[in-house]
Amino acid sequence: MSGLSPLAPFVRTLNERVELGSDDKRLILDLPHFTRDMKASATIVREGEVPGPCAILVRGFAFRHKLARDGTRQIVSLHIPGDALDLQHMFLDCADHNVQALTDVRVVMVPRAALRALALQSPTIAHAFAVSNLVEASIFREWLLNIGRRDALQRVAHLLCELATRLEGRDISGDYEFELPMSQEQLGDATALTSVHINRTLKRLEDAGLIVRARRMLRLPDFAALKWVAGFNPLYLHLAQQKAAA
Amino acid sequence: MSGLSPLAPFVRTLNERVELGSDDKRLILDLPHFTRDMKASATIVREGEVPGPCAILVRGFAFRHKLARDGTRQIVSLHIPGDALDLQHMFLDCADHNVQALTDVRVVMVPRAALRALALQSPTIAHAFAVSNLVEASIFREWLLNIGRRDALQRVAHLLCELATRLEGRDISGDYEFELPMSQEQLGDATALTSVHINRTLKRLEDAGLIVRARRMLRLPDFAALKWVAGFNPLYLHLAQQKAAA
DNA sequence: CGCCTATTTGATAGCCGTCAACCGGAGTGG
DNA sequence: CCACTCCGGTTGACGGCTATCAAATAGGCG
Repeated sequence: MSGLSPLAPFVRTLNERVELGSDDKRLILDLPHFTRDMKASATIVREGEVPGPCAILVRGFAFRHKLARDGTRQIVSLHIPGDALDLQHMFLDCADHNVQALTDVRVVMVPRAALRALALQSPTIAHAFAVSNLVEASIFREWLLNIGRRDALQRVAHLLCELATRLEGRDISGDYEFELPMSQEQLGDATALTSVHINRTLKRLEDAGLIVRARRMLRLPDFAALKWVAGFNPLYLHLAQQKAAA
Repeated sequence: MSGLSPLAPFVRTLNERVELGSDDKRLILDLPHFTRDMKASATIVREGEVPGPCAILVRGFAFRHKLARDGTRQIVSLHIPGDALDLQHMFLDCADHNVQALTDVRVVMVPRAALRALALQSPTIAHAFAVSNLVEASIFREWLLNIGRRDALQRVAHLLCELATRLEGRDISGDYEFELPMSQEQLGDATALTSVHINRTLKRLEDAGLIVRARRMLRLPDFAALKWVAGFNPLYLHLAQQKAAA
């Protein structure tokens, strides 16, 4: 209900992990907010700043990143519509990283105070916020494993598997075709590789029949095989009734 | 007050980031719990398991890790006395990684239900729990930067800086001398390097006068220089009155 | 004292980075 | 409508950081 509120994607995402009652959904949809459209590469949160209102992504893609002293960049997470972009900062007084738009985006800004009040008012919503943050932490851990312990082919394959899985039931049709919203340079920043090596690695994946590229559109003709190559186990996304996979 | 409860280190750690009133401290100290001693390398949380009571580390060191398909291991965080070992899992139904004792440890086990009830009862404590999880997520992000964008020398130096900073005012004396509780193999698992290369890197740091080793004891004769080499900025630990450092 | 694990050191190999050139599509302005 | 420009993608040659393999040493514990 109320797919009209710009906050609907947020409710939808929260509801993927924690079942929300219709009253809780209503409380979220009725949060005070304003909408804001931004161009690709616009900065949404800047490191060192005191966080303002909490941004929620409703259209387009965004990413978090940190900069090393030598200016190189490490992307630490990707975000899709429905993701809260700084629930991470709801309780911290100083941003420790940057959040930037990957594509043109629409975000909804909600005052931090309203979110905190809501968490106090509804234990279920507080629970959903906590779970949201914990799942994001889990994704960070998986990325650490990805960058620390997998070679270039596995790393890139894993990133694609994660994106495809998270987009499932959204922009993705049944045969796993979707727009990869990143340049090869950005893929490199996310996987700790150079854009040159990303290029060679994508080619290897394509030659192996694991991906099909056409411009920025990507199709995964054999998702199971890609998952196998990547060593991808979706448990860490905590999406639903998932049990131990040994 | 009540440095006698085994939960005192937990209160102390929480209080580093969120000022707790004496009533809140009392509520935590009075949580139902039992103490458990474990040997080095004992498993405290196992991937795939449904989390039981929440473990809090009160003595010794512990670490989180994930395993890649080929059996290699990535350590994703280190823990010191006072750290909660699965606040991470308080709201998730399936552990997505392992937690293991690094040294002989003493942990205090608290029922999840009691912790969740406490969070509902006291907004300040709920806030402290949230901050604790957010800081851990921030550390994950910094580790991603560390492993993804820094070379071996910087990586190891950064890990040492983090440990020294987190231990400050605990087991560390004024001149930054402390026991490094990890084997070189474990250092390698934490920095995505091999134990052989850790060895060479520690030697380089020693030759440069940045560390002094004697058995597992480590001294940092010039912490400022080590921080500079590491590109270490403690902002991400959110320890106290920290502001933007540009 | 002897075993076992951790540390140390050397030689060699490989994955990926760096540098550089070329290509190709999209947007722009004439 | 076409030339120009620019950014991103593509490809090749070369180099370096770190892994791998192997062996020797040292330290801890029975």
